[in-house]
Amino acid sequence: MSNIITNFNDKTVKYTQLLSDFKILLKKNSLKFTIQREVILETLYKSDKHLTPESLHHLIKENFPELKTGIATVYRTLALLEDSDMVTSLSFGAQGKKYELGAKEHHDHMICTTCGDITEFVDEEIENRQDSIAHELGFEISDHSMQIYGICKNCKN
Amino acid sequence: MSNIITNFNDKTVKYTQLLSDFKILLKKNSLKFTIQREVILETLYKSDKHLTPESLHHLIKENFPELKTGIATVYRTLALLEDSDMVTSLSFGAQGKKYELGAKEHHDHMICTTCGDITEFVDEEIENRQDSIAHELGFEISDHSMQIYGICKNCKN
DNA sequence: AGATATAATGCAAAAAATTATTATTTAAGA
DNA sequence: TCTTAAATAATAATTTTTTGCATTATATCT
Ligand SMILES: [Mn+2]
Ligand SMILES: [Mn+2]
Ligand SMILES: [Zn+2]
Ligand SMILES: [Zn+2]
Repeated sequence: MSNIITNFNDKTVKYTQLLSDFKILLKKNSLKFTIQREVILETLYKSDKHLTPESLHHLIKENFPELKTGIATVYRTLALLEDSDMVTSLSFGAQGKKYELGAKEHHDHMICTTCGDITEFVDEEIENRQDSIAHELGFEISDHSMQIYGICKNCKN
Repeated sequence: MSNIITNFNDKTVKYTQLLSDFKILLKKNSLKFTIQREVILETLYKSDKHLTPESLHHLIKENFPELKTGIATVYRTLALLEDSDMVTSLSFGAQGKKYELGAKEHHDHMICTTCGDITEFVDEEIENRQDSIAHELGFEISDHSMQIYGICKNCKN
């Protein structure tokens, strides 16, 4: 019997919901809803991957060529989304920061150093233990990030 | 009763031991032992902090001004040390990659988002659970990294 | 110790990544 | 539709990291 939950691919949040949250957030801060911002959110959602600002920008240029989105806008929007906790950034291995929509449930990452494949998972036992540790050290947790590196099932063969 | 171990400040490995390991490693790979490499290792050891290539370079220029160590050498040596598993890199928050000597025992990090203070810890329960998870998913662990973010005891007051 | 081979270094240039500037466009609200 | 304030693209400027190369230093061999 296991506590592990994997498969976060089936999206737990509908895009329309996400979009509406985004709009509310923008309004609350007197910010404007733009096509660029929508496209960035949508691309993050559809791709369902861990993207660098660069790779996200590429995807957008590919899928929305008529909209000449600048890289600076991607950076600015990612920063905005991260500040508002709609996306999370993490960095594994050599490459730089990667972003993913934080709309799915919290999860940690298991990364294959051979093929680069990423398995997302959550384990209740670890989550609980983290809380206990923080409590014992008088620390008030806001967040955490955990990555396990190694060789995946496939690559072992 | 707690499983948590903190205080990794009392160095578990003597510098002379570390240095000798380094020399053996270099010889094994037909690489040369240089003053720059020694100074980089020594500075990492003495500082006992999480340093960016930039801050490490600054420390070295301060403490060994006669040796005009170039930043490129710092980058190259950090890469070498990381490849050989003598240092570990991790990246929290906004700033870039930070390096620390991996000679001390493995540990994870609890980072105060207010004052930036870092508490290092290890929890056996979590370590074990990570192994179980990997096993269940057919994954062969080589390493892991875990950071807990929040507000520390001091900053709560 | 001196000669030889080869790796490492510093410096400068190049490349990559990120941030700031600004004129122009666009969204939101009246 | 008109007004105004924010966002954008484009570009420049910074910052960070990597690379090329001429010179220096290290290890090994006589
Ligand atoms: Mn993920
Ligand atoms: Mn540490
Ligand atoms: Zn794999
Ligand atoms: Zn603090």
